[in-house]
Amino acid sequence: MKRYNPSEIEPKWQQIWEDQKVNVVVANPEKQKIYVSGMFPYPSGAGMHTGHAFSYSIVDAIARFHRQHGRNVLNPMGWDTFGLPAENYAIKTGTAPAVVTAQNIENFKKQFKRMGVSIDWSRELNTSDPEYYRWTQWIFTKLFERGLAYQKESMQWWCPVDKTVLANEQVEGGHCWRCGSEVEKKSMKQWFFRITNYAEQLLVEIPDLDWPQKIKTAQTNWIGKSQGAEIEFKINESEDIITVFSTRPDTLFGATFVVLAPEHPLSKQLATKDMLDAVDEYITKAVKKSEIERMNDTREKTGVFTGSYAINPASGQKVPIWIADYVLSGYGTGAIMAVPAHDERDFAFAEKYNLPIIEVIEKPTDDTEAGMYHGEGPLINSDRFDGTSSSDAREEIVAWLEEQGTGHSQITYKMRDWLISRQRYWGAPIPIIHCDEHGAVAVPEDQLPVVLPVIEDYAPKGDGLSALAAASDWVNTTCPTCGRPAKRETDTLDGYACSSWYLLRYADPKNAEQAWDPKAVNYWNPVDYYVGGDHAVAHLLYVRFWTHVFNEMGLTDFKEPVKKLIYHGYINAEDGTKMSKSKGNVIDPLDIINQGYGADSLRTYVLFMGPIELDAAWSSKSIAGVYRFLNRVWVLAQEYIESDKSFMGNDTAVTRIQHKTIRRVTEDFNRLSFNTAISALMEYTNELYKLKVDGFSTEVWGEALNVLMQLIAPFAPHLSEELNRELGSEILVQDIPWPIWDDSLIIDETITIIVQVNGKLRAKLEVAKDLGEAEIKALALAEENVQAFVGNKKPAKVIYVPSRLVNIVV
RNA sequence: GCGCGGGUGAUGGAAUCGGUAGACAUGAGAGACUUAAAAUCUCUUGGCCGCAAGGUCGUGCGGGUUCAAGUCCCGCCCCGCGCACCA
Repeated sequence: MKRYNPSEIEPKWQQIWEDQKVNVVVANPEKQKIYVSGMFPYPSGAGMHTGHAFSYSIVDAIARFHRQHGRNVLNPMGWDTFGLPAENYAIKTGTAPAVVTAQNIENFKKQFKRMGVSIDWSRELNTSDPEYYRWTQWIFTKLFERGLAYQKESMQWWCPVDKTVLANEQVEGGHCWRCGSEVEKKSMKQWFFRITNYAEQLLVEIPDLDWPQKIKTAQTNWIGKSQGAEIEFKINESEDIITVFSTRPDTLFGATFVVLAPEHPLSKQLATKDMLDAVDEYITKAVKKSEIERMNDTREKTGVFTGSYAINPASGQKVPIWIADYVLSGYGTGAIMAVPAHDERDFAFAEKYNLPIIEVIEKPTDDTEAGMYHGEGPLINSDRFDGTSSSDAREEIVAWLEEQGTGHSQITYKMRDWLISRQRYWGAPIPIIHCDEHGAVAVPEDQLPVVLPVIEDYAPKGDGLSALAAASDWVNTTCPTCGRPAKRETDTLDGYACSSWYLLRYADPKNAEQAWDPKAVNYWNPVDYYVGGDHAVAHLLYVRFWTHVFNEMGLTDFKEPVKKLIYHGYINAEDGTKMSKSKGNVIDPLDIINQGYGADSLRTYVLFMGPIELDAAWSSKSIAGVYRFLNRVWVLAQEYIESDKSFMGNDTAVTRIQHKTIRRVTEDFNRLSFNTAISALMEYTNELYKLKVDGFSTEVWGEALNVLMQLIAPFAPHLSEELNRELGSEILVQDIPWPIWDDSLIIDETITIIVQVNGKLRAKLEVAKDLGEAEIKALALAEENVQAFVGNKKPAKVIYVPSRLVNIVV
């Protein structure tokens, strides 16, 4: 008998698939399309890791499943190539990033092909290819035209090691997401995308997305919408006002002081003569104190009194104005009304500085805790609003303020604009030319792409400019508007810009006339299944943002780029900890394949480990078990092929388990429950092993095995293809329609009825499938073990669940 | 602190609609084959009592609803992830 040898059959079929271009697809409006993609990888020098193997096993299983259903399946691949590792390598070695990138891509591609993934390589794209980033730049100019890209001087996160600015999303707990070093704040002129204009529409679409709840929640929190009010406090003995933002205008009568952020424009000017020094000192210290400290602080409140007072517009009371760094300048108006009786932070501050505390909401009597109460209740000490419930008062007080012209309701979002400037070489140049007369001018479409020049030294000089600034030939150019000498922008685009539209480019990857043909994109997109385990907010929010803009521009007829998001877990090392080189516990998927397990075992194993959304620990024992399973499938087929197919056994049993399995695998697939689909295939195989001892009958067993090859193909395509051929099929598995089941063939002649007494299992009944209720109940009661519990008591009730169970209540 | 997940055998997990808890796999044990081992095949495998039939307990803890609860409700505990002085 031929032995199962993955290292022989897998490369063979990979070659055949490639030669026959079986995965190359063209748009065809007559055919139902399915677009499935993983989040494209950054091709690092280290090559493919288990995370890639996991992601693309999911992608490929889905792709093959739908192809077997006759659908037009787009499964593309590309490379997210801009980024710091290639640049840092270039700085160290002088090798151009493009050269290293090309090598890494080649390596990745080879590895992916060895996985047997069914990718349409004719659509391969690479974000650092000028033919690609030309259109990234074009999109930038379109956003610029629409006022959605703008430049602003601002304090920004700055990574002192990578010498670059970082977006909020790239700062993780005060550290750089790439190199882990502590970040600082630095004031620079930076480019932004005005994503905040889209806060509301990005938010309203979230509930309708077929995405995991945790991602939707993360995005909702990130956008951070709050309904509240802006309220004006007149500054005492002055015409000036301070506008504060509050989500609790109902507590206005309890506002006993006002707090400004240290960065607030009024902070300094409100300091009275005798407080000036103290205020100055506090502001300087607070601004210098890194935000990290402010975040990691023990939350000990600090602040300084300005010496000035404001008038509470509701109570008319004179309240002191303080400056404190617990108020953030970037949110709301950078100023708050402090209500210490009903806000924890204000309470702590008031306690520390002995500021007055006035309760304006009645605490429930069962709340015996001393101090601050932030719940709801009737108002007190609130003049005409006394007795009004706090929730009603929120609206009524704002309405009253509006009448007086001292306030209005206001919605605020936590989300900030997207910072896109990077002071690095290895990114798409921002297509802007700075002209003394015309300011920032977009590079016209016919002059795109602005190609990255090849330079000598890739290292940034630490002056806040990219290494491009030193390429004077490139920097010095002429203004597209007036033709006079002008300078190119030397910042490059955040890599997230490049990855915000690649899912559209896949639909029309070779288009040299436009970023994409809307016809192609409207056929293939949005993506039906998008698979990944990273970027809960950043990428997945930016992609949505750009697609909303494209929709507005008429470039797509949909707003949301991704229908179903599959967010899978991590594969950890065997000891349950994260894989890491330093711990030496890294599993290399290529090693697993080359050890002899093969790609099929690897792919089947990662999907069998557990539900895809869960983290899992690698188990070398378990993958051996999966290999054993595939081997059993192999042996079963070989034995049939070599047998004389005489038969003495139970054809009905074979057919029944076959149809049952088709149904289980299909239904499990539809809910993306791969681990149970694979276990159903294992049971099927185990069952056939038991049935084969009676011998093989040609027709029934041939079909049973063909079905097995069909069902196993999304997981173990090579094994499936090889055995399919050996079983006599002339065509490829993906061209054979997915088997369908017949419910009537699944039903057994007999069914098992569970018999309970008072809800406890006492007997099982094997009865004919069409036996009536009365007969079943009678049989149940007659059971010896049932009698032992019922005795001569009369059953109070007998519950019958058709074909399932009888419960006798005594 | 807030939000979102989750807690089931020795282990990964299954139980899709409230109806046999523990599928499948790993590990462990026994047997067959073998000079032997590996591989392969077969069987057993939640705890406790029992020769067995069977009983009894059992899905983080405490209550509840129901003929029936891993599943629904209330209150707690623990773990993971995300956000975190956002007024």
